[in-house]
Amino acid sequence: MAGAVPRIGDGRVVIGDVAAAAGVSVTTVSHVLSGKRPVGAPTRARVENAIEMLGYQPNPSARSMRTQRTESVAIVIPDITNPFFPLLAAGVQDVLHPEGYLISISDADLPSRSLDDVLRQVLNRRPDGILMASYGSTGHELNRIIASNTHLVRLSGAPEDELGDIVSSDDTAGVAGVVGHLAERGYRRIAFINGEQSTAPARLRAEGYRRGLREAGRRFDPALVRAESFTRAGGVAGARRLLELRPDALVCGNDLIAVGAMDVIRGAGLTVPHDIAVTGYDDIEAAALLSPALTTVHNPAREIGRACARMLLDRITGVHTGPAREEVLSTRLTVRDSS
Amino acid sequence: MAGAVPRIGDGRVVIGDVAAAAGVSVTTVSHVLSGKRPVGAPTRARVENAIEMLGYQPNPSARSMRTQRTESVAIVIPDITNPFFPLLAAGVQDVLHPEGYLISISDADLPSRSLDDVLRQVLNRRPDGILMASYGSTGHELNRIIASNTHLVRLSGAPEDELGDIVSSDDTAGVAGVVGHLAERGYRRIAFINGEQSTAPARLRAEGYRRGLREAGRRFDPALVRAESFTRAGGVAGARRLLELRPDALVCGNDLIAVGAMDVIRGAGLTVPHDIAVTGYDDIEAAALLSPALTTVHNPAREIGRACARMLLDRITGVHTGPAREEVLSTRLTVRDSS
DNA sequence: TGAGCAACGCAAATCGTTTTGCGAGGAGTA
DNA sequence: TACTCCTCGCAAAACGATTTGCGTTGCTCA
Repeated sequence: MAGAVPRIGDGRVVIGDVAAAAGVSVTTVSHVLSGKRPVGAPTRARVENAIEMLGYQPNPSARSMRTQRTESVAIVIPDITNPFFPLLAAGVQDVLHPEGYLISISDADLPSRSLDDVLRQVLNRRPDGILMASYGSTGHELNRIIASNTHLVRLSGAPEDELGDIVSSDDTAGVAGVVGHLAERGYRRIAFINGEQSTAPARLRAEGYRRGLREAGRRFDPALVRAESFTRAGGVAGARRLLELRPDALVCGNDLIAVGAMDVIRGAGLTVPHDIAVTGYDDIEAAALLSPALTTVHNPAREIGRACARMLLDRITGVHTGPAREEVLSTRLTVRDSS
Repeated sequence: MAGAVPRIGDGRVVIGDVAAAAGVSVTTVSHVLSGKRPVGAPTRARVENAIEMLGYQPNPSARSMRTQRTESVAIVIPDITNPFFPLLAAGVQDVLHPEGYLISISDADLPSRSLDDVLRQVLNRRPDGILMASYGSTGHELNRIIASNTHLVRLSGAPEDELGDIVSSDDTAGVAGVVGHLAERGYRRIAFINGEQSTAPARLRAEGYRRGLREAGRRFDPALVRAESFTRAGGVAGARRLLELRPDALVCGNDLIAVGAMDVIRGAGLTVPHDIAVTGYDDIEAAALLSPALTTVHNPAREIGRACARMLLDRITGVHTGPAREEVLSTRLTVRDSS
């Protein structure tokens, strides 16, 4: 059936062409498409036939002009190079592509543009929803989001302010668990390299570090904590400083940091986990490939992406209209060889 | 200056509001924005002031309705989970975000949707350009692209057909180089695990494998070649079969395949590179983290992304209108511990 | 046979821009 | 003074859909 696809002119078929081909008015074609009003079976058949023949597809710009909806969502992430985020994006696609949504991804890490600039650019396209996984925001532009009719889901924030729904994994429990595990194995000086402390996950994970120590009956020493960035370079920087303090375990805010830390440890002639244990967070695919394989907290990135997408969809379609919701996915400690 | 951002009503400011605030007509506002006609300095100042005050941003749907351009490009990739592609996307962003383009990413690997479905969905949004990194296509839908006024850049295809510009790394030379390297080190039975043979990179790399053998004066044995898929699972499948043939080196079509192959080799109680050498292609970040670190061909993903974006931009803006161009980036053999 | 009622289709307004033909006013020149 | 140019701004027509108020038509039922 799909064999012959006649083209008209330069390939642009508009609703009027379909109407003409089917011998009806454009209204009728639109009604067939939307189902907003009943259309007689024979007529409907003629219209559908014409649509098929001409290969007609409604122009999204024209459509969203009337409807005020773009059927698109934007994902704002800090660093597309961090394997956690592509997986997150894949989860979003799982849910939203079948629904016909366009998904755009904006990397906010570009040093040339501020998060506000990125947000302005994103908002300008009037997406129906935004998934903000880039957290450092101070608000200003965030307020524009709620002022517009764009729905917002944040990854791992505080539900305090009325800034949309939240999906998070239980960061605090995750890191507390890893600290407990290290304490159990007898590590005494457990240090912590965190990511950007302005971000929600960093705050929650720092909280988890303290909680883990407390629960293990250990003293919290601020000198053993460093806030860098959620990158390999951040891990390098953090480990350089902390190694001087002779810790015997290094809890890292994410796997990338752990990789960087291991670079430094190896460079210093030490071995993991004999001289010093290292743990990560996220469980990116590379974690299992490292040598030694990384003990880390498994963060279900793709599931999180799906959850975010579903929440967004609920808002966009009006299935849920009430107050902000929060969904917390659970993490799982994955013990490998580095601890 | 940016402190006060007055909101009107529900936050939707249209060009007419700006015109009213500045005491001019909408035409004048448009001319200030586009610069298509001269506008007097004092008037222009009033308009710009009003735009700033109201926080006006032109509605992209309305705009593209007239201009027939969406200022967006789509990236179609086989698998966002393969770290090569996020890096590619980052390169595209490097070039296109500053220009104000919206970048959407569509993962074509979803088993639920055919490439044709994905392309239809992508084309429906009328992007100004498409970067196709998903190659298996048999044409049908590809032809729709050229029928529309959407520009196409393909990653690593054959320039034969008039299907847009091409950017590729020198796959053939890359693999030939790695084969030569192995031969030089004295490996005798060099096998090859490839990805989907319907794709352009797979064909080029297979060609490189043969050329490498030829240049080293070795015999080509079809039994030592397997075409699987460009994934870790593909590597597992390929290695399972090939190991029975007792090769002493395994050239893999990409790094993911190499990872899968090493899984199998380890499982068989063999060690790399002592019992068998393994090489990859792409040089994803994990390649250096593997144990043993992977000998691979460095593929400049981000650079490739930038090159694609520039080619697309040249077409979109009309800087280049001639026949299809091809840009080949060079690869570099990166010898580590696995060979 | 005529009133009443569905069922269905049409015309026209609308969404927010860009673009173009035209005219008003002022400056420069003969 | 009259003529020609500029410079600059306005009004109105697209772009391609959705939506709504009304008119037809044909049927049922009394």
